[in-house]
Amino acid sequence: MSKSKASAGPRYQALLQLLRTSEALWNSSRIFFSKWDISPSQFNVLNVLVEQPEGLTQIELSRLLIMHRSNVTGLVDRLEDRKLIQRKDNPNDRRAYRVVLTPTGRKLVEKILPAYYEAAEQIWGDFPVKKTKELVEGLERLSENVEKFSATLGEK
Amino acid sequence: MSKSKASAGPRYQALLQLLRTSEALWNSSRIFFSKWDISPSQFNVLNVLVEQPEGLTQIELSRLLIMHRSNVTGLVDRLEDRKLIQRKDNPNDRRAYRVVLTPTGRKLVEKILPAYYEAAEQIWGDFPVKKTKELVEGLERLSENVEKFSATLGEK
DNA sequence: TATAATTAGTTGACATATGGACAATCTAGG
DNA sequence: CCTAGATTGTCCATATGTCAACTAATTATA
Repeated sequence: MSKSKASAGPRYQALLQLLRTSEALWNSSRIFFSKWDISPSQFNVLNVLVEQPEGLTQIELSRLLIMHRSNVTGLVDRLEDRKLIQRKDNPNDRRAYRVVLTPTGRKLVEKILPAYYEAAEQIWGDFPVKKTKELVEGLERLSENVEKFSATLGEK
Repeated sequence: MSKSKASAGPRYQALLQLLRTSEALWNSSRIFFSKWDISPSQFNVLNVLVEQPEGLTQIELSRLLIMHRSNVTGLVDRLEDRKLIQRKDNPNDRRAYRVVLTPTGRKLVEKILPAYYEAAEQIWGDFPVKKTKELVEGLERLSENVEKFSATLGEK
C-alpha cells in the first residue's frame, strides 16, 4: 500500500511538462511539413513505407503508427488521392491490401527526410549529446512504466 | 552554415521517443479518465477552472490549454450540456462569457484529482526524484528550443 | 464623435482520432 | 469438407483539433 499524499507534486508536474513539450514539438512539425502540403500523420505513413519495398497492410500500418485501423482507412484514402501511395491487391489474402509508395511518394519522402534530420539537429542546438542520451533513457523507462500502468487500468 | 550529415542520428531518434512516450501517456490518461466518462481534454478544462472562482473567458481557456478558440466552443458546449460548467454573461464585456464550474463540476474534479496525483506517483514508480528533475530540466530547455525553431519556420 | 481596427465567440469545411457494427475472407477443428 | 471463430478493411457516430470567414461588441484614433 502506498502512502501517497495525493497532492500536485513534482512528478505530476513532470508529466504535464512532458505533454506540453511533446505538443509543442508536434505543432512545430505541423508547420514544418506544411511546406510540402502534408500533415505529420501523413508523413509518418510515408516514412514507414519508405523502408518497405513490399509495402505493408493497413493493419500493419495501424500497429506501427499506434492508431486504430479505422483511422488508417481515411489516411490511406487521402494519400492515395494524391498519388503518393497505392493500394495493391494481395492474391495471398484477398481481405488485405499491400500499401506501397508510388515513385512520386518515394521522391517526396526522400526530399523531406534530410530537412527533417537537419531540423532535429537544429532543435537540440547546443544541448550536450550526453544529456540527450540521459533524457532518452528516462523517456524509455517512463514509457515502460506507462504501459504497465495502462495494463493495470485495463484489468477490471 | 551547419555541416550536418542529414542522417537519422540519435537526436532525431530522441525526438521520436519523446513523441512516443507522450502518446502512450495521453492514451493511458484517456483510459484513466474514462472511469468518470470524460476525455483528457475535458478534464483539462475542469482542472484549470477549479482554481478560478471568477471563471475564465473562452479565449483565456484557449491560451491556457494551447488550442484554437474555435475548439473551445465545442469543448465548452459538451461540458455545459453535462452541467459540469456554465457560461455566465459578463456585463463588463458583452462579447465574452465567464466560464465557471458548476457545483457538480467542482465535485467531479475534486474527486478525480487525488486519483490523478496518485496515478502520477505510480507511473514514476521507483524512478529517482533527482532523475525526474533532470528530465524536467531537459524538457523545459527543449521546449524553448522548439518554440524558437517554430518561430524561424514562421518567418518567410 | 464617427469610423477603423481589434477582440470574442460561432460556424462550416476539413483532418485526425476512437469505437462499434458490418461484410468478406481466411484459418482451425471436428 | 464445413462450420465456428478470427482477421481485414470499411462505414457510421462522435470527439478533438485546425483554419478561414463571419457577427457582435469593444477600443483606438483621426
